[in-house]
Amino acid sequence: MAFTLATWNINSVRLREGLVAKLMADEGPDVLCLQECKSPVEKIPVEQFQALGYRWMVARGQKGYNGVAILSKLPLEDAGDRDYAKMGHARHVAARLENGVVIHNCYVPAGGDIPDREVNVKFGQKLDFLTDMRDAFLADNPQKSILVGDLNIAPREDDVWNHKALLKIVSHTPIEVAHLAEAQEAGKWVDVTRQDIPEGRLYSWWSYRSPDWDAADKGRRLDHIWATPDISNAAHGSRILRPVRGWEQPSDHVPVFATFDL
Amino acid sequence: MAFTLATWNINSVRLREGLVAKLMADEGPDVLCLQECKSPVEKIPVEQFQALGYRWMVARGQKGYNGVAILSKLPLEDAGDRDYAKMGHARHVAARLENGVVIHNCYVPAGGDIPDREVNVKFGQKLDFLTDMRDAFLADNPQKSILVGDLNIAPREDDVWNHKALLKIVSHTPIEVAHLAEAQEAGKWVDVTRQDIPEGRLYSWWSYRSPDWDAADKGRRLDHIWATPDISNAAHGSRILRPVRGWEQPSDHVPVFATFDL
DNA sequence: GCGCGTACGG
DNA sequence: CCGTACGCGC
Repeated sequence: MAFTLATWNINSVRLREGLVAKLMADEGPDVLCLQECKSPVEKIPVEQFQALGYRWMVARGQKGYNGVAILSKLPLEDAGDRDYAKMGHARHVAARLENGVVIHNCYVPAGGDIPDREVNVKFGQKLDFLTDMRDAFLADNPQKSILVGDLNIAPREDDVWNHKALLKIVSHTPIEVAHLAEAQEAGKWVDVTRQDIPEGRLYSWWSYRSPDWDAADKGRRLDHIWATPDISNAAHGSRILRPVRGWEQPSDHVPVFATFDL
Repeated sequence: MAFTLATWNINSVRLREGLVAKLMADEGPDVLCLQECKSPVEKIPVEQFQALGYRWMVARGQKGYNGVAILSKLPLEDAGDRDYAKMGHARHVAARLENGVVIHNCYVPAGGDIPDREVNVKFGQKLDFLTDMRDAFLADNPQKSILVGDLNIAPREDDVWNHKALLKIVSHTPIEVAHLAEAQEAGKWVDVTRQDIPEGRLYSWWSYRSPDWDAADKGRRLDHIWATPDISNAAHGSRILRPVRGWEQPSDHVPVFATFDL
């Protein structure tokens, strides 16, 4: 049994219902994980998604901020959520497929502008979120699991348009990268995208503030697909759908895909 | 020399730049008077209008509220503005054509919900605005003049969808109608639209709150074209462009047209 | 209902 | 730059 999975920070699922539907129609991933839905669960426009075959949804939401949803053509079971860093935000939800695979959908805090927890509370919360993730994975020892989402960190030099320039910019500072690595190691997570595409620059996000995003290409790879070692060999076909950034009224993130043969 | 003139409450000239351009392209009035531009003058998107032949503009603006503009294919000279009721709002501007005709473009305050100046300051300001207009016309004795705009009053029984029901609704109360009549009489203004179309219901506005505006048809004639008696005989061809209310993302008002043979 | 402003988060 | 929320004006 093979299934294709995608993760996409949609930046308002209600405003971009049409774009979600277009991705479903054009690409048809079996499972689509969304972040930044910015909607209470009951106001997510599920009808059109169901009509396109996405009959299952597991989601957590709040008014105006955050919010994560897993939409699926395959049967899903709610596998709970975690309030990493105890902020009371809707930033994580998990679901289990019938084959037992657990999918974690995460939206790591952006962390504000200044990479210093002494002067910027948000940066501290981001690091704490990652530390709590690490501790959960150490306690859990996750198996047959996939973790996706907007992790708001570009870990590698070739995950950003300019490594040196971004070393002091939140999302690419060494302390964030180290915290992310600790969480990754704690769960023995394999970076599926980089397993498939080990070389070369990869971006999944381009700021709205850069007017000519395509030519300037000041991107970062903030959106990730990870898998535990027991299933990481089954992963292949990783893709980042750059053209989606050029759709009408786009999200600043594009979808990241992987396929699992299980 | 004949010219066609239109008045339209556009409810944000920047958001509806495309609709203004469409009206210019489709109907091509020589002079187009806009109200509720909701823009400082320097931020009105004149470029597209100029490309369509509207090389002259006389306008008054403010940030976010009110704002009036006269766009013209014919040469215009700024003829000043008046701060009726001394609110400091951009609700009036005048311009002079080369033939000497003066065009007054007015946006009378809406007046709030409760038609009682004791409990509702806005209603008092609306009445004061009309009184100040009256006094100015008494002092001026306007000649060869046209007055257009969103006067926010539907004076006649057949200017509203339900006369009896609206007698207590701001825009159709007897005291407003009397104040408007006093201003009209003071300048000896002729209601050009009703000179041309003396019978039958005429509406230029349908509330956004009425979902099926076309079927329900709960309209009011709030937008007017008046002329002084020395040129009112030259007026003809009055039209109210109801279909404009059905355009994409429309204003709640539609354009009112008249032609003057001078 | 649908514009605007301001604020806040990204 | 682009979303949200809230308040205001119409």
